[in-house]
Amino acid sequence: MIKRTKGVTISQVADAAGVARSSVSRAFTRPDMLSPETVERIMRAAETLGYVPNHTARALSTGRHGNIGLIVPDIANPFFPPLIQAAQTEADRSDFCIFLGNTAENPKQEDKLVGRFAGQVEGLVLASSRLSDERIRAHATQLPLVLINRDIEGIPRVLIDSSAGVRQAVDHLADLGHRKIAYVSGPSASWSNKQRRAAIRAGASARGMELSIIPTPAPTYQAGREAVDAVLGTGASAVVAFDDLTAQGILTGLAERHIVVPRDFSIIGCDDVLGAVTFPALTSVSNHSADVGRIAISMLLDILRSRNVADVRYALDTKLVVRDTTTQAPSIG
Amino acid sequence: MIKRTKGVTISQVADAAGVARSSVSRAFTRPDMLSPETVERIMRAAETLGYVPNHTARALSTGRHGNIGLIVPDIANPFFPPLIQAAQTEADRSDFCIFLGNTAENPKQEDKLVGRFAGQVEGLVLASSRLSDERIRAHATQLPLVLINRDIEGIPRVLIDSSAGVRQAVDHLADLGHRKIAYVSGPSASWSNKQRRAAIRAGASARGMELSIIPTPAPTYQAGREAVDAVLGTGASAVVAFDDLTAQGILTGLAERHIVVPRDFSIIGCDDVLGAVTFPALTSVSNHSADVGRIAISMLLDILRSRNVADVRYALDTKLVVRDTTTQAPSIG
DNA sequence: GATTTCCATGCAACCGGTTGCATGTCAAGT
DNA sequence: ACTTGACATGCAACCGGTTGCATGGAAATC
Repeated sequence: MIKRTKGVTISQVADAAGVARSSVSRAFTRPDMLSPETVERIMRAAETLGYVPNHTARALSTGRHGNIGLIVPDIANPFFPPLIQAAQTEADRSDFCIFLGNTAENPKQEDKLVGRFAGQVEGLVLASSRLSDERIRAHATQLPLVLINRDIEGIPRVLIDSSAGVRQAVDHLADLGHRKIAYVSGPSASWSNKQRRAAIRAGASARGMELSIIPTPAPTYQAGREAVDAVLGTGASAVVAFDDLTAQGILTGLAERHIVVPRDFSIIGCDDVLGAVTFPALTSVSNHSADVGRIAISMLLDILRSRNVADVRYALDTKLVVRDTTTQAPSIG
Repeated sequence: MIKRTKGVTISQVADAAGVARSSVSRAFTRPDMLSPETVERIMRAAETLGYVPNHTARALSTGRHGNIGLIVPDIANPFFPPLIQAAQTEADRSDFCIFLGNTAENPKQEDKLVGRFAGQVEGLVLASSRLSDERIRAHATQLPLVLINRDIEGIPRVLIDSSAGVRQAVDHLADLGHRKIAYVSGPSASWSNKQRRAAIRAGASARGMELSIIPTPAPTYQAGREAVDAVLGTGASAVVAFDDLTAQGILTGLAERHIVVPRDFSIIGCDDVLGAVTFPALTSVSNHSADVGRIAISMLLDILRSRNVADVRYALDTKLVVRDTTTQAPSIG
């Protein structure tokens, strides 16, 4: 059985060191204001008593808790972990701590989480938010906000601009002789999905290809697997998926039907988070999920430091990474 | 440009409603102490002013912040997301909020994170901690702690007991005629790894099989892929991997060498988190990662409510889930 | 040696709530 | 009519820090 030690307060340290509470406080926050000997004495006393500054009390009087919140729709989606890692590392450099929230793709939960975090963080990063523009704007009046993959004017945001990469994907397929392709789409509330769909539409029409759009309920492996029949029904010889997870599902669905990739069918993912994990290795549109996390945090920290919100829109470019799931269209193979 | 509204305090509401600050406080926390009309009036005032209780201030005076921390070694490992989800859901039921920390398998980072969280959460769940027993014990004196997959006496813990499942896996392979098998192991600091290794050793020796142990630096896809040569070098016809991620890597490594699973080689994972995602679908030892998350949180909440720490050791059973990556040994096929 | 300057430290108010106790009011009890 | 009690509300201390201002002594200046 382990017994808990109750908190040592600044007063106890002050008594032990024979100084005022304010001096103890200063020893920790502005030691330059005190004589070295005093600091030394206070520190020694603090050490022996096992004093640790109370974060909550400090936050109350300074208004700064040194925390920032990061809210994502689905931790399980491989797009997010690298983003989260990078965010954490970046925050760390400035001694900020990340509080992570997971909304399970549920706007209600997201709203609740934002409210809950609002009181304990200095700022918030919303990644791929599924909230309405109005709700996001409302939250932005409460505390500094940075958005990832969501384009709302007036709110600082960092976006992965898939247009270029998706366009390359379409061109790649066109060059390989594919005439009919399909796009297995993502969540309708997703900015990325709208953007990718638009890019693929434009590309297909520019190259004179026939394009079918297959909807899915959510960007998951299962959804991809279940979309395969619909995809095959379109007569397409190649497919672009909203993300790698969906693409992976499609890969399995095809294998289950004994359709060999890439010989019989070509497939391209987006986000390039699983490229090296699938077999065959997935051709995919790169993203910079780690960069995005890092940049969003650094943007938020800048805002916190300067205390004013510029209307920044930071867009990252993408490109196609060709691996082993694309090859010439079967008909001309 | 969005402008921020600054906080409305309890005093402002009190003035507006013509009552004392304490009454406002009670209107929110113990409305039964006040007359319904007063509560009504206060609420109306609070509403129009847009008052929101300050979480930090409340936490300071009550000592309760309604947060609990959850620290995991690697969010990217598919074992954790379901656990995290379940933990979040369970915490939610009691109106607690989860702060998630990721240590990137780094004990230093874990130590730092614990210290950082300690001040802002009422209790902490450490999942698959890579810290030493001593460090964990030290932290346990600071705040209520619950461990997942770490067996330290005196600290409440919930464990996935893989012994039974791993034993079934070994028996399964033995029944299929495999005589030489390999175990691709996990992190040396991992309790789960020690436990699985012991179970497989016992099983192999009981069934008179030859067993080789292949070490890996971390439980990742890449590590699995790179372990393949070593595995093949042992002459084994089947392998059990520390976890599904590693198994997935091995699966790819084998495919790259044109070894067909399960015809030429059988493979079993652990944790059963990727079973349905790989192709062929992976035979794996089940776990209850969601249950574990839920139970750990509920245990912690009990401790917080009762204010005393019982020495609970909660072990969950496992079993083998047979899918498509295991079949009879080639020699007797 | 007297005056000014500076530096180290203490005092006390403050951050925004919560809560034990005191007070005042009104109705019930005798 | 007088006590008793229940109930609604206010007062003020407290949670554990931070910080502007005051103070006192030593060093620097003339």
